[in-house]
Amino acid sequence: MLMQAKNSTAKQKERRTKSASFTETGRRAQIVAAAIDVIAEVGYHRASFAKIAEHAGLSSTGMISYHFDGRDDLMREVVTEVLRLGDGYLRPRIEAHTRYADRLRASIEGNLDLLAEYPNHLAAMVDILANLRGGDPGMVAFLEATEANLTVQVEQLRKAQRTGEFGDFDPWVMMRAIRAAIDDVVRRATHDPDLDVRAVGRELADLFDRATRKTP
Amino acid sequence: MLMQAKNSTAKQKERRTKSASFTETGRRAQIVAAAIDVIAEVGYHRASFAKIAEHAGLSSTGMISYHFDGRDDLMREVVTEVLRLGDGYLRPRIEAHTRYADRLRASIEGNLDLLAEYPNHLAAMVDILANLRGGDPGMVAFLEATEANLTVQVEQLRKAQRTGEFGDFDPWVMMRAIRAAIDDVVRRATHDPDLDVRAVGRELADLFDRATRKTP
Amino acid sequence: MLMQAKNSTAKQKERRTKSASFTETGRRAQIVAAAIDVIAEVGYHRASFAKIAEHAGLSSTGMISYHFDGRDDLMREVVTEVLRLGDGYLRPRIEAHTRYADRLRASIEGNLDLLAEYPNHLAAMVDILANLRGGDPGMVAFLEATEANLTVQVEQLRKAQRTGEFGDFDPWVMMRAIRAAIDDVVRRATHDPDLDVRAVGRELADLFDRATRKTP
Amino acid sequence: MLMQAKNSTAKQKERRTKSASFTETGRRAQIVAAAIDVIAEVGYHRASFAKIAEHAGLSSTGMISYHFDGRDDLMREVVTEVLRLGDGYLRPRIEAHTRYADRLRASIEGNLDLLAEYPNHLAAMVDILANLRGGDPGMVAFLEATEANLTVQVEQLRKAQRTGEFGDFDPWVMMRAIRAAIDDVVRRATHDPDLDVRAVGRELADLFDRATRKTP
DNA sequence: CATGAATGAGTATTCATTCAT
DNA sequence: CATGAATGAATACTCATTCAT
Repeated sequence: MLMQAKNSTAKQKERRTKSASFTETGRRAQIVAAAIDVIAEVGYHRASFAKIAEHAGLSSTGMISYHFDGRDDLMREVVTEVLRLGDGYLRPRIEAHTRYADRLRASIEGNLDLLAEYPNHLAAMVDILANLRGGDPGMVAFLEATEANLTVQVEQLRKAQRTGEFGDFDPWVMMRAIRAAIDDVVRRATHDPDLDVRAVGRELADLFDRATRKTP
Repeated sequence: MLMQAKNSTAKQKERRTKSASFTETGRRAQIVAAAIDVIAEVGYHRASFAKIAEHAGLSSTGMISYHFDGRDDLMREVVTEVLRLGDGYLRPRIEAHTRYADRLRASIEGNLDLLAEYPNHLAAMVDILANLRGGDPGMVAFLEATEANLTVQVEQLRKAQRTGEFGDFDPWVMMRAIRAAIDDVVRRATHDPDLDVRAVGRELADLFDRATRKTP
Repeated sequence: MLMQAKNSTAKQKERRTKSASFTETGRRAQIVAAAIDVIAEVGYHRASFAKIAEHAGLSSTGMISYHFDGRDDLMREVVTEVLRLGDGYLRPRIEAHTRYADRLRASIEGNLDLLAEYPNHLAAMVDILANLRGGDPGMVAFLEATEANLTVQVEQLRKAQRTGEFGDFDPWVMMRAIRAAIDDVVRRATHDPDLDVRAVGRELADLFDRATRKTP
Repeated sequence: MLMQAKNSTAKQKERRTKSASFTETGRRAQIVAAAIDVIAEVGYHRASFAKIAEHAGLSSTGMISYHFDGRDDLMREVVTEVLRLGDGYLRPRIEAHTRYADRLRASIEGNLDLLAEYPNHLAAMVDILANLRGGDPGMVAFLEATEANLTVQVEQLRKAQRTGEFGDFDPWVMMRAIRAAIDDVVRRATHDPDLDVRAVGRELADLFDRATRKTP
């Protein structure tokens, strides 16, 4: 998912109507957590306020509408929360390495380790982002922010190519292939609890190591 | 999407309530075509009968219910139609080659050539299959059929490994990575008409060529 | 149901748009027969043209609309058909007796014998008549005709009272109680195939024999 | 309808999704009341949520869905309400007598007195129960509960036979005949406001008194 | 903050009927 | 006669949102 997280979500915060604090208030966080579980279980579109409220132990959906400025706002918060979680998890693991090949491996394996520990979080985010359409402008801006995040990682690949550590390939295509492969595992893990995601992570890391290496 | 199409769609045919002919009758085909366009545009869940009927020039959603045994039946037909299209398009291009590396390249590039020619078709199918949950048993069976299709392609990879043409890797992980990369392009192409999918196809073919090659 | 059938259905015939013959044409009779079965199985309101057409081996509901002037017309025909059947079955059995008590017993037991032989016919008629509301004027007239039929039987009771064979009671209340008891068995027989309707018939005949007898 | 009401409705309560209070909340009770009127007027199957909502002064059918867990739940509540009403009305009147013949008379006349006071209530219940088919399991269980209620009354007849107060007859057939006669009056009263139901009640009580008496 | 009732648009589906072929 | 497509109204139900309490 992420090679290196950035503070690219800052812009979204401004759209929030209530609660500008960095750490979520109790109720908001509780609702976000419930939303993550419900989305992971039934999918983005079937995750109604009614189901989320029930999962959160709330007796009315009105509470969600009170705390969030609509469904999009809640979904944005879910993604933000997962990005925050992922950033904290991945950044130190990636920055522990200097060579780009090692950083790439740390990124891929780290994502799948994260999946093993928080399966619902990643599943929810992937499902939300996959189902976004250019309806609400706030969500479009959000999608662009996610895209910007990817740009940073592409730049890492480009640097590795310039240093000669990586071979010749289109870094954008490579980056999206990596991301797509990881997200695919996220999706499958939701329905198949027996999937050994860490093993798949190592295998994918090997795969993309060969694909990025300079060919002699 | 497909390395080698199979007759795995035969079982679905029997579940159709009306129209046993192989080639669709006029109205059914028209509705399926409209559904493909609408799904590609607004996504699986937002593709209501109302929108599809309007796109097809029908005066009422009842017409769709008349021709199809519910939403699932229509969606099944959409996927079946796309699989039929893809099979006819890809099979000769793949079978024109004997070496596995060439077949793999033909498969990847062929899928993206197909995408270039029928962007909505692949987008619709990918969106449908991505949003399936274990609700209707008929759709689950369908998903299993798609899975079986993948198994065939995995077997191809395994054969190539046995002949020594391909290196050592987990063929399932490799196959899903390939599929995920292709599907990701399908998704992006829907929203970004400027994307040069054929070029991405060549780039992905190169990428997975390196990833599958026997390392010296 | 019937103590003595009359030609009180003549008026209805005139409302029929097509086919004035006494014995139904093939197609009409076939549809009526199918309607009887379907109504007996799923009930008056759930007996849609689609189900009736399917049961009749017809490929389209349009055929029913062609042969009948709407749903009410079909239902009227169903009742007429059952009344015709019942009349032929009961009249000789009743007229074989001269004493009113014997005629009453023959009527009650005859109705339930008829039920044993044609369970669907009586079930369909009872369900139709029970669900009639004063919407269509043609059906109201029909209901009045059925009421007139009952009047004839009430008159029989009155005669028996005048001759001193029967005791003192309100003949209308008695007649409706008899009819209600019989119809109740008809309804139960539909769902409970193990019900011994002939035995119930004898029991009911005894019951109403006691209820009508002159008390000493 | 009822010779002796029982607490057989307790099981149904648990199936209610909302409102666990014994006395209905305002809106629920209002909707139930509207449903009773509409069902009495147009019949069970034609009593759509739209008509009920309009009768209740609600702006949308969604309000009904909000308060009741589907059509079956509403119908169950209607029957429960009528049973509650009937129980309170009949029980003291029946228990005021000790001899079985008097209890039977009180039951029959009480039912028709109740009908005179609440014509719509009984009409609605009779129509609902008559149109039930084995669709929803919750309704089937309900029907069985009603059946159990009848069993209690049959047992009363049996006791009266053992004491020698009543003659020899099949108590089940007798009980169903009584019920059928009462329900028939309920049905007729809906369409014929001039019917003197109390007078019919006395007449029916006489009728079944003769039918149950020990013949000398 | 929290509740729960209310709203109104939106969902797929079924239905009897009509009509061109 | 018969077909099968088409229509348009009607069905119960879900949803996110609002608002008075």
